[in-house]
This record gives sequence, C-alpha cells and structure tokens, in this order.
Amino acid sequence: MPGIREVAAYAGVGVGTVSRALNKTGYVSRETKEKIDEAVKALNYHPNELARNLYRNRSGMIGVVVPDLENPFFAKFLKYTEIELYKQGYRAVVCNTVEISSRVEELIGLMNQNVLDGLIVGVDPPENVNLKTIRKPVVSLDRNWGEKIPVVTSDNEKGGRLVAEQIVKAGCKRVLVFESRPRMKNPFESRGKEVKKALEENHVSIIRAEVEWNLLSYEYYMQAVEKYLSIFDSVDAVFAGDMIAAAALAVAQRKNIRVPEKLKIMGFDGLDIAKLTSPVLTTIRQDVPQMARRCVEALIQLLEGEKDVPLLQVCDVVLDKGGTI
Amino acid sequence: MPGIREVAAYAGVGVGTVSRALNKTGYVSRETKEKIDEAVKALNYHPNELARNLYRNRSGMIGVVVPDLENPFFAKFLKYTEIELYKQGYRAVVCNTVEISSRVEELIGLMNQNVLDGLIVGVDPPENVNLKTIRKPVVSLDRNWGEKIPVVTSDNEKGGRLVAEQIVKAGCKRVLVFESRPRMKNPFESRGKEVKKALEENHVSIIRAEVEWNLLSYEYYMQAVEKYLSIFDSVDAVFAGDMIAAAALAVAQRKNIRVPEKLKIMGFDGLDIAKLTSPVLTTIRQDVPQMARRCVEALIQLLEGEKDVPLLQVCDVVLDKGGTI
DNA sequence: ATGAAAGCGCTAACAT
DNA sequence: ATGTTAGCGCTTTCAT
Repeated sequence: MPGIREVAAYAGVGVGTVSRALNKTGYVSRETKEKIDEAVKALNYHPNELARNLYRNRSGMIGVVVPDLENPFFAKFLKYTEIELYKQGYRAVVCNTVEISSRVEELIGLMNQNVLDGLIVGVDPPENVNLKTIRKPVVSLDRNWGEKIPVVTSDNEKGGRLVAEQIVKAGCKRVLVFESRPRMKNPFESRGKEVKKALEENHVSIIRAEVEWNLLSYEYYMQAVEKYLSIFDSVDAVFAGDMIAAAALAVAQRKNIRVPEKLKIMGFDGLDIAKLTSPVLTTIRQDVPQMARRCVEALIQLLEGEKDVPLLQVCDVVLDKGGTI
Repeated sequence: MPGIREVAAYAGVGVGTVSRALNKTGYVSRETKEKIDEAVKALNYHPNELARNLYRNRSGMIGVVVPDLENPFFAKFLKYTEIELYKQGYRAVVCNTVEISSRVEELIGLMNQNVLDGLIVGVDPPENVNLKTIRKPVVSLDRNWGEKIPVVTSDNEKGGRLVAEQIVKAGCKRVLVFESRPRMKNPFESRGKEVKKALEENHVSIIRAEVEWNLLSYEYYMQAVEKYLSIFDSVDAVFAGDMIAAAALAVAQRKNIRVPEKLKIMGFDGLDIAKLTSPVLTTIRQDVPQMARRCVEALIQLLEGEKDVPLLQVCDVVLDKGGTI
C-alpha cells in the first residue's frame, strides 16, 4: 500500500503539499493539485486513518453499551444511535454486556487508551468502578451514572400516569405490576412509582412481581409470567414492559383467560414487535429515535467541549391504544 | 496524559525497557519491573492504543453490516457476533444500512483506510462496487459476494424440506409463500426453491407473494400480509420468515380466521420473539449463535493469513414445532 | 505556493 | 538486562 511519500514522489512534490491538497487546508496551485490527484489515482492511494488518528488523538469511535441486543428495545436504540452517530461522522462500537459487568470496565479502559472517543451507556455502572477515573465524555440512557453524566430518559411520570389512568378507567381492582428491584435510583424506575401512587389514590390494589431487569431472555420472561400469573390468579390487570406484557398475553391465552375481558394488559415501550399480538398490546410508546438523537447530540457537545450540556433530557411518551385494555 | 517517555523518566529507565516490561516481551529484571509498575501507577499511565495501531497497522475493529437492527434476526446475529469477536480480542463496529447502499461502500472504504481490519456482511454487495478493490478479509452471512468471499449459511435445503413435509402432512392444498425477489443467487434463496419443489411433487399448489427483503419494518409486513391474505383468501397455509409469519397470524386472528384449524402457518428463523404468539409459531430454527461463531472464526482465519478457509459453511436447522400447523 | 523537518506515542532492532 | 534510535504514515509549523 502506497503512503503519502510515494504519492509526493510520483507527483514530484513534497509530502506537505500532498497533505494540504488532499485535506483542502492551505494553498495549493491548480496544476499541483492536478498532478497530485493523478498520482493518487495512479497509485490507488488511500490515506491511512490510523496515522491521522495518532496525530489528532481521536479515533472517531463511540462505544454504545447495552445489556442485550436480543431485547428489541435496545436493538432499536442501537439502530437509531448508529444512524445518528453516522450523521455526525462517528462510528458505533457495540457492546452487549450480557450480564458480564467487567465488560463495562473494559469499555471505560478503551476510552483511556484512546480507542474510543466517548461512550453511550444503557446499563448501570459497575459497582467497583470509580466514576472519577473516566476522562472522556459519557452520556447515559435511562441510568444514573452520577452527577456529571448527562441522562436522556422518557417522561416516565407521564407514562406512569397514563398507565394508571387506563387501568382505573377500565375498572380494574387488582393489578399485577412487574418491576425490577430498584437499584441506582435510575430515572426509568419512577414510572413504577407513579403508577403505584395513582393506583393507590384510586383504591386499586397492587401486587408487585419482581423481575431482574438485566435478564432479558424469552425463557425468563415466560417463566416469570407463568409463575406470577399462577400464584396471583385473581388479578384483573397486568402492567409490565412490552416484552413481559406480550408474554403475559401469550400465557393468558394459553390458559384460556380472555384478554381483555377477564384480564387487561398494559405494556410500556411501544415496540413494533409487541404489535404482532392479537389483540394488539396497549402500551406507552417511548420515542426511541429521539432518545438516540439526544444522546448523540449531548455526546457531540461534550466532545466539542461545550460547557452547558443539559444533564437531564426528558422525551415525550404517548399512549398507543391497542386491544388489551 | 502521560506518555511512555514520562513513565521511563519517572522510573529512571529507557522507553524501550518500559515497553518491554509492559508488553512482557524481552527481558526485564524484577526490580526494574517494579519501578516501572510504580511509575505507571503514580502517573496513571494508559498506553495509547492509537500509536500501537499505527505501528502494527491494525485497528482491532471489525465492521458488521446488517440491513436493519429492528429485525430481530439481525439483532440476534449482531449480538452473538459481537460476543465472538470480543472473545477473539476484536471489537464490533456496527452499521445498519437501512437501505442506503452507499453505506456498504463507505465501510469498504474504511477497510482501505485501515480503520477496519475486516468485515462481516449480512447484506448484498452494492451493484457498482468492484469486489476486486477489497483488500482485506470479508466474510458473508447468507449472501453471495463472489468467488473468494466465504459464506456462512443455514441448511436451507433441509429447512425447505422440513417446511414442505409439515405442509403436506397437514393436508394443505393451497399455500401462500412469501418470498423475496431472487437477486444475487444468495444461498438463503434456495429454501424457497426446495419448498416449491417438494410441494409440487405432492400436488400442493403454490401462490407466490413477493416481498422486498430489505424492507423489514413492521408496517411493511402487516401491510403486505393484509394485502395478500385478502386477495388470496382461499389459501389454507402460509409460509414466510418468522416476522411475516407472525404478522400473518395476527392478521388472521383479527379476521377471525382460526389458526391452525382454517389456516396453517409455517415460519422460518426460529426467533424467540415469534414464540410470544398464541398459538406458538411453528418454525424452522436457524442456529444463529453458531452462524455468528463460524463467521468470526472464518474471518480470524483470513486475518491470520490461513489459506484454506472454507468458502461455504452450512449450519444445521431444526423444526420448532408450535401450534400453528 | 511549496519543501523540509519535527513530531503524534509507541515498538523493535541494534548496541552495549 | 537495558538504553538509544529509527521508524509506523500522517499533519503542521517554519522557512523560503
């Protein structure tokens, strides 16, 4: 592979001139420019980005960390994040932690080694990591990574209220709520709180079903739903994330529990995939493309050294009325 | 950020010694090693991978190109590909082309610029690209990228036979087959051929429904299914990829067509997501983790300069019996 | 407008 | 066993 030196030699000019011509920085005469273009074509020259990276001390790579790509929410988030990063001239290096917390630390290490220019995280910070050792920009989706790290989240309060509203309006009295164990006071946990508050005000009783937020597999969902729906067979409504809600619908149908007549189901997320059910899942739709865009925008601002990057951005949610409630 | 020079100075040794000590290459005495470790800790030194990359002329980055991450098949493929790449010490740079064919060319360009060490592609090659200009390893999932590019695929013939077997055994007479327009003689297209051959032998008539393989959205699926199921309302079976099959199930249920009594449905892919239906979708399951592993293994072999990398690897498929046929 | 030369931070060959 | 030095391929002063 030819280098800039070969191009310079072939064109009969100096390397500096070639560099300026190719990067359109500084003055280059018409004819020299042409000779250089010719040389580039003749030698099939491609500038080595690695050398550029070393000089500029940037890689153009952004790490995107999610728990599990088999969860459609995170796949969708990654999709739009990659598109936004591409628009901004960056590439997305993906990492699904699949419960290996050391992988997050590894990614932080890659930032220190200049392999990554920044990080977008959709997972909790590992417990044994000192957030102060992070020297490059980080933006978080829905997770609390500490004071300095900007967070992008949905309007979970509104979402929670909409959920409660639907449940109350439908006349339900005993609701099974699937929830993760509260950990890091993450923003998304507030939707559960909001739901409970509003339901209690309306004298609807709540049964909490605790699920591991980082276990996102189909088997786990089905098993959890089977279990709780057997134990608490007197509930008249279920509230959960879309995937668990869809699992609940499937389980109910297999048990010949009619939805929505005997059991009402509310989801949260608004994933297309959950619309493949029949009846269609009623759910609160998060604006994933917007969340992705805001994450990337905040990160770019940090990369460009802007000072007043918003530390909390809340994206709107809407009710997607289906047939399960 | 301190460099290797600062570390050397702090430890009172030369930079070469520091490099050898840190990389465990060459001899370093106990005490020098200790001094260096101390300096590293004191200065909080992190070796700059960018400089290493330049020297070694490798980035450790592998591009993974898929059409759309919102399609669960590709999300799952990326998940396992990322895990396998990680095990081999590489990072996955993701690209969902979302119908922008120039993005594939861009990724090929990144290989020439040494940003990527190789490529794993799950999309068709762009028409205006000269495959001979590709100078770094490429491995393909289910797509024909030319003579030299190793392909990993499923046993589509077996899958096709299993599908036909189920349909015949169920006594169906008119089958609606959703298929992409054959383009590049891609391996996966052979499953349709196999199905048709076996069905014709058994005097089952076939109606082809042509869908765009690169349109993978929920709306498109539902719309396509609605359309074809309305036009051809006398069919007694449907065969399609899991997502379209699931859409067909949902549409049928909304039309009060009982599945499997009045309409039988066969899927292909074996995605967990399609198991959230009721009845559970009967489908042919591809071994996605194995496909991902084989792609990565083949790529690593190419990167290491091995000569006899298998040009075609066929992964087994199995019938996942559900309740839709 | 252009060439020469000094790095970017590291590795490895060569001395000692 | 360890220090010195010459690159890796590019960008960017600094002269001219």
